[in-house]
Amino acid sequence: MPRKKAYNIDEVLEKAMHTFWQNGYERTSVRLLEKEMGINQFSIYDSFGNKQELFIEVLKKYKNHVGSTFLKELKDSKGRLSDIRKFLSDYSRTVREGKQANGCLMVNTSLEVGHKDQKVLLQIELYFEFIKRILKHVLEKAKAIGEVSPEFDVERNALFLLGSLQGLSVYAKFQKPEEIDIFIDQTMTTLK
Amino acid sequence: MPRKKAYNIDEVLEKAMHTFWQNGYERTSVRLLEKEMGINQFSIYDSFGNKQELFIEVLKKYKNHVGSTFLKELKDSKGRLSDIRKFLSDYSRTVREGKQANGCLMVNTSLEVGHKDQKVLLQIELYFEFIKRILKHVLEKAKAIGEVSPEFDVERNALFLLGSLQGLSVYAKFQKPEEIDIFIDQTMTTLK
DNA sequence: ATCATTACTAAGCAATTGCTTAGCTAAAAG
DNA sequence: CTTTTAGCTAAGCAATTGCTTAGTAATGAT
Repeated sequence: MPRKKAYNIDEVLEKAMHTFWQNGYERTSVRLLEKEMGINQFSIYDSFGNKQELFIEVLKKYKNHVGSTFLKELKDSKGRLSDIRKFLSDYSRTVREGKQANGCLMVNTSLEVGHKDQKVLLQIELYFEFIKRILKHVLEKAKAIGEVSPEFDVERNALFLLGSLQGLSVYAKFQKPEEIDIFIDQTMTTLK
Repeated sequence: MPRKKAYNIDEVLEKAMHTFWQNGYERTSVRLLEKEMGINQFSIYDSFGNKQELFIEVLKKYKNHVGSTFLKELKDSKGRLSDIRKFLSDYSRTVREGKQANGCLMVNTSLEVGHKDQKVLLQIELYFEFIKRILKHVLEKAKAIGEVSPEFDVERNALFLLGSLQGLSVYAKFQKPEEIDIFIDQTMTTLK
């Protein structure tokens, strides 16, 4: 009976993700989304409700995106210190050299929108919790294979790495590559 | 000859600072500034040029503000590790409990506006450079009084602390107080 | 082929954005 | 007291915001 959509929901959502990533929530107008997603405003509202709801979907997609790329690589690693270092290094490179070199969408959003929108806040918390869980998982592995001492406190160090990651999301946008390496080196010295 | 201003430039600038701090650059409309600063739009444009130039002045004021409160306390300290810990602790408390509990204006701005505005970018870089200089100054002191080893690398550790501070600006907005303490503890273990 | 259902186009809505301007008011120099 | 200078008020500018709606086009079951 119905007419079929001329666009793929997931494809336009990905384009929306890059647009929000590039410009932030407030600076991304529906006109710009229309242009970047390649569909009419009506279609945006028809498929996603409104700008805020579209953004929530974008945040979910971003979590999947990060979770299926270098977070997955970290999770599937042996749990060596070099694996963790590589993760930090890859992450910082994305922050400064990503397709739009505009940091981490979640960290950006956490400061721009943050506590002003409960639905956005929930996605941010879910994301950080997700990362923390994977960090714990890898640190458990590291402990099991003897990369760190038997007294190593996984919970504390996972929290610390989460904070370091958030630091990198800001730091890597403004510091030189060699300074980023120093920060990562210094962070790694805490793991033993 | 002239009529004198009915407001104090520095006072309204401080009110503007809190307004931008609370809401971010984009979400702060000139109407809101008018209301919060307590003066007419004309006066804003007359005294500051435009919204962007006002914001630049606000960023300068913020730097002075931070520089004359706990950054000053840090700089004037003996350079003990406990002084540095106190600084990190005070800073994180401001981030989560400040008059508006909205993090660090500079870090917020660095992610919201960042590289999109050269004049803003300059202020951000000056601010981070300013903090790094004070961190180095204090770490030199710490080394001189034997709080850290003679081999201690001041430059590297100042860079690391700067990154940790930026991490705290995000981390402290979403984590519980006891988790913030863990992050600070862990950060402090790198200094020796 | 018809018809019900959904998708798309494009125009347009009120509200808000940053900024300006015309007219009035206050203060100090002459 | 007059005049000059600058500050203030309030209305209004075009442009942009998020969102809606009326009309048209395409699809597939009947």
